[in-house]
Amino acid sequence: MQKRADPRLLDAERLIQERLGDRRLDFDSMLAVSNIYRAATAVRRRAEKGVLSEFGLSWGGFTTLWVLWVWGEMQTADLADECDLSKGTLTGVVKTLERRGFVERTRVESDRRRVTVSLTEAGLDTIESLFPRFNLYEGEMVGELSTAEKQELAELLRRVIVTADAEGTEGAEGEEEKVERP
Amino acid sequence: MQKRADPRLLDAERLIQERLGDRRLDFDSMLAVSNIYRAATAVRRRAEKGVLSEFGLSWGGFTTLWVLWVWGEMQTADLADECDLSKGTLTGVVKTLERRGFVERTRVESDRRRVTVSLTEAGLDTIESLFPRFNLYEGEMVGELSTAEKQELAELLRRVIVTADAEGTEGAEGEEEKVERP
DNA sequence: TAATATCTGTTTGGTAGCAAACGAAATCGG
DNA sequence: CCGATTTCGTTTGCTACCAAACAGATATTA
Repeated sequence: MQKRADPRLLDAERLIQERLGDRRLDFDSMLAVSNIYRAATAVRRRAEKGVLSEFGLSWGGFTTLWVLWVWGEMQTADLADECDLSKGTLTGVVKTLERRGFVERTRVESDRRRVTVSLTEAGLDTIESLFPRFNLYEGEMVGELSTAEKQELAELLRRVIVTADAEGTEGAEGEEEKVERP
Repeated sequence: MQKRADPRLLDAERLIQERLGDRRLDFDSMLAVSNIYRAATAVRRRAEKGVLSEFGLSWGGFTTLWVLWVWGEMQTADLADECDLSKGTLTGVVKTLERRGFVERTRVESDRRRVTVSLTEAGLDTIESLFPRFNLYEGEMVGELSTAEKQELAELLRRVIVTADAEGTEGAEGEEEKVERP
């Protein structure tokens, strides 16, 4: 149903094709990928300007709080993993959350290299009153989609995530399990 | 077809529901939104570590180069708009691209507040050899999807983008054209 | 034309994000 | 035990990103 009906896109497609000369252009893939990125930016921006700003939280800060709420006290490395952040970035995010009084760090006695992060009372109160509102906001963001479409969208994206997260640079079969390459 | 088959997700859903008590959880929306974000992160990371790193470009830098290539010399404000960046951010991105020798700034004589940005020879060479490779990479990212699925994904995301970009905080009809609110 | 308002890009101050270097702590090999 | 290696989290240096304050140029209007 009227895919590519936007004349702006047709314009762009024609212009790109001109620039490319006779090289092939995979327009469908281009549009899919760029829309993933634009949607993420729009959704994040809207969240940070709306719900999250009232609590002084960024997207990453919220995610971290949420993970701690759902899974409980965690070690830094696991937390970084669960939040999909590098450990260096996580140190910064936790530092900010700590300054705001939402979380606290505890050095592990049995292995003093390790540090665990947990919610403070204030952090718990915050996420408990914030999450329901955040979930409502999520509902608004995909409010134009039916339930089936939401599930379809999530599933299509899941397949993209799996591909993008795969280790290999060109991944022939795509089932290499973290093989080290010299 | 086996939606929510991931036991990890069922676990999470149960845990969240426990934390929420008897408040309602819109799991479908949550999953859709969080997958949008995770897919964007994965896709961006993969691009920056792969194709883009060879050219010393970030995602934003690439986008800017691409826009200039397709649409030609542009004024800063329009460029920021087209790249979906704030004007302040664009200043920084252009500064980096300038340092790398990809673009150049020109002050407009007829209105000396304005500045236009255009590709240098090196910038043109770069985007011309980079884009085909980037487009291949885009194809890989959505390589598990059929053409119809790519179009379906793009269309679903387009609807999310429209919703998230809408001005109003709760936007009754959602057709307000940038109305100023006091 | 002179005061004022508006528009343009830049700067500033803050957070986020990554990779790589780092230092402290634990573990392993002899 | 003791030196070497590995495993932690943090720090560092860089880029990106935003909002808000800013300064210079242009428009407006009295």
